[in-house]
Amino acid sequence: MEIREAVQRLGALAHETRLSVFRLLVRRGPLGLPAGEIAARMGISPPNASFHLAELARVGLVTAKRDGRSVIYSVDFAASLGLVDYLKENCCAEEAEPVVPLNSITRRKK
Amino acid sequence: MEIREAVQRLGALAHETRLSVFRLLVRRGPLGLPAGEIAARMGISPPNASFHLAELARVGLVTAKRDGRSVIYSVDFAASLGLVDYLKENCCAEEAEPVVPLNSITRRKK
DNA sequence: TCCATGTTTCTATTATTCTAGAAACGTTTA
DNA sequence: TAAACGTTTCTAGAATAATAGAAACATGGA
Repeated sequence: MEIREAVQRLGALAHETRLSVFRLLVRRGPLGLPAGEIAARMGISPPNASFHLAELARVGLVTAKRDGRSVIYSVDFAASLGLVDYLKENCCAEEAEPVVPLNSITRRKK
Repeated sequence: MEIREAVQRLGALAHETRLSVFRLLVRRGPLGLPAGEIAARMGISPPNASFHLAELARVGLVTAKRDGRSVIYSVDFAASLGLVDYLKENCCAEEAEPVVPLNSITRRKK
C-alpha cells in the first residue's frame, strides 16, 4: 500500500463516529447494513451518516450496493487487512534496518 | 485501548508528514533522532517538524527526551503495537459475533 | 402516475488543522 | 556572561473538515 492511501484510510478511521460505524460493519460482516439503520444505531441524522459513509467508501474501506430503496454498506475486508498490514510492517518493526548516515544531512562539526 | 485513544492515534498518523516521520523513527529504533535532524531529513522547517512531533508525542506514539541542546524523539513501540492490535481486533475480525436485533431500532412494517 | 420511503446532495456555518515566519527559550561553549 | 545552536512557542492566515437542515433524487407500491 502506498503512503497516500494509508494516510487517507487512517484519516477515515480517525473520527469517532466513522470508527464506530466501521466497527459496527465489521461485526456485521459480509451482510452489511442499510444506511438508514446505521444512522439509527449511531444516533445520527441520515445526512450525517451518509456523509461519513461516503468518506469510508471513498477511501475504499467499505463498499455500497443498492438493494431496492436501501443502500447496503459493508466492510471491504481485504482493504482493511491491507491497512493493518501496512501499519504492522511500517510502524512496529523495531528491529528493521538502521537509519544510516546521520551526518550526511546535518553536518555538525564533529 | 479505548476508542478515543485509537481515534487520536489514528489521526496523528493520518498526515503524510507525520506518518513519514513516524516511519523514520520506527526504522531508527530505540536510539531515536534529534528534532533538527528529523526536520532536515524530511525537508521541512524546524517549527513545522516540532509541530508534528508534538502531535505524535501528545497522543503517545513517540516520546521526547532532552540531550544537551537536542531533543531526541523515539517511537513508543508498546503504544504503536497497541494501536495495531486495536485495529486487528476491531476492524478485521470478520467472523465475530453478529449484530443482533435488526428490527428493534428501525421498526419496519414486516 | 402519485405517494411514501430511503438516501444523498446542497448550502451555509462553525470549528479545526496546517503552514510560515518571527520571536522566545534552554543549553553549551568561549 | 555573551554568543551560538537547537528547539519550541506564538501569531496570523489559509485550507480543510464537520454539522445541521432543506432540498433533491431514486425506488417501490398503490
